[in-house]
Amino acid sequence: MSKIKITFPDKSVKEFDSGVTGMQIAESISRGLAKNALSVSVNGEVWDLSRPITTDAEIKIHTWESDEGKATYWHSSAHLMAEAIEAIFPGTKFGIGPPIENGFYYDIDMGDHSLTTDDLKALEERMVELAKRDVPYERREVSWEEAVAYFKKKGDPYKLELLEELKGEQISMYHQGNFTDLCYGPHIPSTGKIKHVKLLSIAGAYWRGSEKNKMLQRIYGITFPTKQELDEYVFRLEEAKRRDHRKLGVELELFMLTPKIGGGLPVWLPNGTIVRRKLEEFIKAELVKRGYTEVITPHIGNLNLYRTSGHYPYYAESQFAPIKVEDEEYILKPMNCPHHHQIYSSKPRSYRDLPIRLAEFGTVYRYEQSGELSGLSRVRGFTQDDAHIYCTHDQLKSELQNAIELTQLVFTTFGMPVKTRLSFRDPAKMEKYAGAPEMWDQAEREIKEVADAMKLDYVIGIGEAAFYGPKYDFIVKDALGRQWQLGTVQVDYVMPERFQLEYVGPDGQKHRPVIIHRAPFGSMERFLSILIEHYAGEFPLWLAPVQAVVLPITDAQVEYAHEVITTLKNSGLRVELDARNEKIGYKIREHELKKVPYMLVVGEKERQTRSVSVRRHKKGDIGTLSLEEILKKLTTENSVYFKTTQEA
RNA sequence: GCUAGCGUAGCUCAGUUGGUAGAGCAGCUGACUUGUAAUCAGCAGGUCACGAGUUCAAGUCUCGUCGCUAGCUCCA
Repeated sequence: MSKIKITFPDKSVKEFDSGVTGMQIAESISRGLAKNALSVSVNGEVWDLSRPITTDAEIKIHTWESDEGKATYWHSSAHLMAEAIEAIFPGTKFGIGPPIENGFYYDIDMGDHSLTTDDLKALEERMVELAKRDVPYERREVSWEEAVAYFKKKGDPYKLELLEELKGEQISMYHQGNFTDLCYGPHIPSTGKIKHVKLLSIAGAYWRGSEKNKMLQRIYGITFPTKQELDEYVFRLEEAKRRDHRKLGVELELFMLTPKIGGGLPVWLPNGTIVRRKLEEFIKAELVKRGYTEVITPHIGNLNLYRTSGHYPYYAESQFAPIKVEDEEYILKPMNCPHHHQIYSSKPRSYRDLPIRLAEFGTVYRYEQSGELSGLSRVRGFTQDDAHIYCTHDQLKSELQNAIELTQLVFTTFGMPVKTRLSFRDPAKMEKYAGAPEMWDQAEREIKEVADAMKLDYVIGIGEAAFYGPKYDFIVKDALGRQWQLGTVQVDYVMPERFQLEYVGPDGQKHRPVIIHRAPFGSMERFLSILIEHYAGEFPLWLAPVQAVVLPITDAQVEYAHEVITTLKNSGLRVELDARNEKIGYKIREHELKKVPYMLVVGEKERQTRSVSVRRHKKGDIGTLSLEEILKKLTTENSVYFKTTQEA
């Protein structure tokens, strides 16, 4: 028997007989590992533990602790759920059932039956029963014809459709208990490893992701090896709901949404307006440092502007309908770009003027599909912290770098975990994009060179580009784990052409500038939605709508309380008085719930010694400070941008 | 836009097999002048999302509309 060399993650090498399986290797290391092993990476590909390895290979054994292990576990759970569905609802047609970041789903077609939460309960119970049989997941490689024959006989049209695209390829089928599926794998050794099951929700999902296709029912679920992990997961879900910005927005009176004004048209309440203005101040100070100039443009514009840019009529369905007046048509601006381009082209520009950086907190309106609206995350009227940088080609890279650095500053200031993406075009769908392919090659190459020179850690998103150019996007998760694009930096060679933008170069000739579109926050609304959830409503002092509230014990201290407030307000602090005729405990409870950072209790002692008893939100009583001391403490804390207030 | 679920007081919720609305908190009034997370009492508050239908009778059943939520699709 021939020998093969197996290389482990620590680079150690061990010889095994050819045909050794991942499970046998795990057993050779320890019984514990063999017991916990779920799958194995063989030269970077994740395999079943039972699959023979016949060549030299680098391997890594995956347990529940690794992402690959969890993915395998959840993939197998999806198959187990499918088996339960087939047992309870015979005749169900199956689509696809992959693992996802947290759990798995399966898309199914049940004809006329709509699943209910009671069905989910029954399925959960059946899954647990089926898991207890502890039957193996078995891989079988079959011919294409054999697979087609199987699903024809079973009557699974979706599987047959998938098979159409796999013609001529090696087909693998997986089988456990009474269920067989078309599947690349891999799977865990046996069903017994699946102990705790929670089926989370039922949703509709278009077959193969196209709205032209039939909508199937999708069941989302998650499974765990221990009860404790399931409980922790359920607890985290509840935590997430507590942080939801839509809930906190109401509780803290930050913003409101009402169908009476219109879906997706948020209204900023006094508290929320303070937070938003503070963010604006923060970024405006940075813009001044970085050589931007601020402009203001109207909320509507002549439709012809958007014909020039190419947004109309191609994006007509995502714009509010034009407003007709006399012989002209106007639309609510869906972006600020064309307005800024008019400023650029309002007079001749020299290369000596460039770069020109025009910034505006520009409010735009887009007719998003009704089903897409969500709190502040996806709205129909929102304000971008927009700017357009008009520069020469020579200046492009350094300007890109500056814009990316500014955006990075935003996320580090707030300590937000962020992922970045280079968003490129989809070469298979060039009809979606403006500009020649060579131009795209150049723009994508240039933005990538900048990202690489800055040693940025990014993924590449094919098909995620704007229609006029590639982007570098900053993506953040909300409390419920959904991803949202916030900051963006975009290269644009198309609009300068379309708007005939030019500058006179040192050679006396006219040249086209390049445009960088960039928005560090992205939009104020979406950024605030994430920020509220990031802080769970407990803003750092510089952002808190009310920074401190003064609480007199009795009416006898109200006059002194006013004195304290005047002193603090004169230093620009946002302080309020709570002189209501209530016990101190009642007031404290209320302001704790409102997440006010500081409570300053003034009783007779404090009045006589001209001091305040200081209570910090979530920390409790932190002692007595003189009026001078508390003023210094608060102004100092107010003057720094905290990376995070995530304190114990 | 699509699929499913939900819609009772400002908020959180209760409302049995259909018998024409209830609690806590918030609000208002009064008493109490209070020392670090809820003082007591009283009052007021609802076209049960909206519109049809079934029924002697609908918050409860049926249909439609609107809105919200989740997911899908979309996202310049």
